[in-house]
Amino acid sequence: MLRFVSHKVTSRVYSTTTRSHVGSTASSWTTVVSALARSGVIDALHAAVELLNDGDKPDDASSALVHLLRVSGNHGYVSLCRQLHGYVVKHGFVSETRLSNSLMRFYKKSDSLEDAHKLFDEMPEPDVISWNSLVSGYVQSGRFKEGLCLFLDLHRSDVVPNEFSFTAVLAACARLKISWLGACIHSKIVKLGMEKGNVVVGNCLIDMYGKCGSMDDAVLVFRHMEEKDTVSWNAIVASCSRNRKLELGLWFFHQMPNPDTVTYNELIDAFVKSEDFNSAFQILSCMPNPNSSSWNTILTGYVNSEQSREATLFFTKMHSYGVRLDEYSLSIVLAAIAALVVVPWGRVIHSCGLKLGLDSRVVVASALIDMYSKCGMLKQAELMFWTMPRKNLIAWNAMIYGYARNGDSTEAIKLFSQLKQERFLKPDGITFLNLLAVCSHCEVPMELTLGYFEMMVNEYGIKPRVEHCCSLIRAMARRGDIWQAKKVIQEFGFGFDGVAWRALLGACSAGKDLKAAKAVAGKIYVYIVMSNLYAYHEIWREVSQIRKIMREKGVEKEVGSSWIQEQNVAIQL
DNA sequence: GTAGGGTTAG
Repeated sequence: MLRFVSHKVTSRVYSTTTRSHVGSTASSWTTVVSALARSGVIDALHAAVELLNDGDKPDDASSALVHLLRVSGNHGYVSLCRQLHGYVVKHGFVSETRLSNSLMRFYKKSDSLEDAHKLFDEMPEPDVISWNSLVSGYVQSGRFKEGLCLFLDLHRSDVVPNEFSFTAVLAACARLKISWLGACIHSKIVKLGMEKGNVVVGNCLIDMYGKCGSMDDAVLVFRHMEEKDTVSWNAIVASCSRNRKLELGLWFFHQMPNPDTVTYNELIDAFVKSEDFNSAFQILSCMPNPNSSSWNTILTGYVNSEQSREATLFFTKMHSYGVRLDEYSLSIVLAAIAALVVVPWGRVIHSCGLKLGLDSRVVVASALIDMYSKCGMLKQAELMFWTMPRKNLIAWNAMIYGYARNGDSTEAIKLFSQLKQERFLKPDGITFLNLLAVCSHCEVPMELTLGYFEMMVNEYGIKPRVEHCCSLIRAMARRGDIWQAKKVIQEFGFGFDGVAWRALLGACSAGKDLKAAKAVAGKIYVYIVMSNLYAYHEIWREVSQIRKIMREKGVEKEVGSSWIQEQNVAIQL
């Protein structure tokens, strides 16, 4: 027995007038389906549920059910959709690929990717659309590695990939900056002759190359495209500006036929990143349709350049100009407030979030956790965390960070163990950074600290970044193991990274170990700082000169490893 | 009227 309850009062009123109309003619599926396609959706759904309950099977069952699922899904009738799934199973329609695909669409849209995947696994014959749907589901929810792995599975299956298959996976390569795989996929696309005919594929390629730092390849793809749309232009402008070629980006921008809000927002972002706020303002005031993002980009710029006070002032300005505040506006300004440690302002934004109905959004809730814990209000942070309806990794990380920041290693470690029990979440590099940070600041046994580091590398396949090593170095140096810490730097190939040496030097000075500090500083520090400075100014000749001196003096040894090997580890193929 | 899958800003 299917039950359909439409909670909307307005639709009830509406249905009293039109129900009889549909009801009198809705004895057939044809009428219901055409009503679903046009208007009077609620009544059509009622009529359809009645028909199904009467045992009236539609002639073309899968078509009718696909329609039903699409409409009830779009209108947020989650319960009805789940019941329809039950109906599909009960009446043996699961082998209908189109029907299962549309069920997958519903689960994806209602953030139940796991259910979509389960359905996919149960399909006897998933087609290319089923595969694409799942791959894009993972990519769209930020689970890029899983998306990539699934794409590789598709490649090994009998199903032939099409244009749609490549777009989502290129987006994943872009976000993970795996240009070698992106380039492989590019050559596959060329081989299949899909490069020229499809604008979206071209757009994805431009974006992928741009995000992977290969601006020249992005330009090449752009120039060879037969047809270009606004997204193509936006992608090439962004590729240039992201790769420190703002001039070229602006040149493309001036050639562009119809710049839109995204284009202008890209430019604002580029100016803000080069801390040219005046140019950013100029664009904001001259652009045709500024939206929340346009303002948020400048707000983010202030926070990222550590101008938190300016950020809060700018936020006030947004408010007074009547800019629609969205979840990002709130989370960014909360970051600024957290840096300034002004609890009353944080509370104001919290109530602002409640009023706008944005407080349970993951970005806002995590920002609130972060703000409260940075202000030392751990109890408030905990309350936020445990009352969140859906907790993603960002929220967990924020809470672990909260404990870490307040020096509560016991709670941080306890929460980390709880995170490990979560079925659909996996700790990432940030989680371990927070965990290692708490280990380096508190009296956590060295064996445990090292255990976490090894767990990160071996169990979760996360490549240690220099920040992880810094925490490890600090933890070792706290115990006076300067030379072991030095070994860590060399072992992980951070010998050329000033940050690692600075961490060690800092640890030496904190431990008042003058002898060790002198040894570290005198031998290496100057070289590193100079090398980084030259690299920053792109004076590569000097960089290599310094590195040569370092090698000759036996100060450091360059660690060589295959780039492809590294990337393979990075995506856990 | 042919349903189910794709790209860009934070």
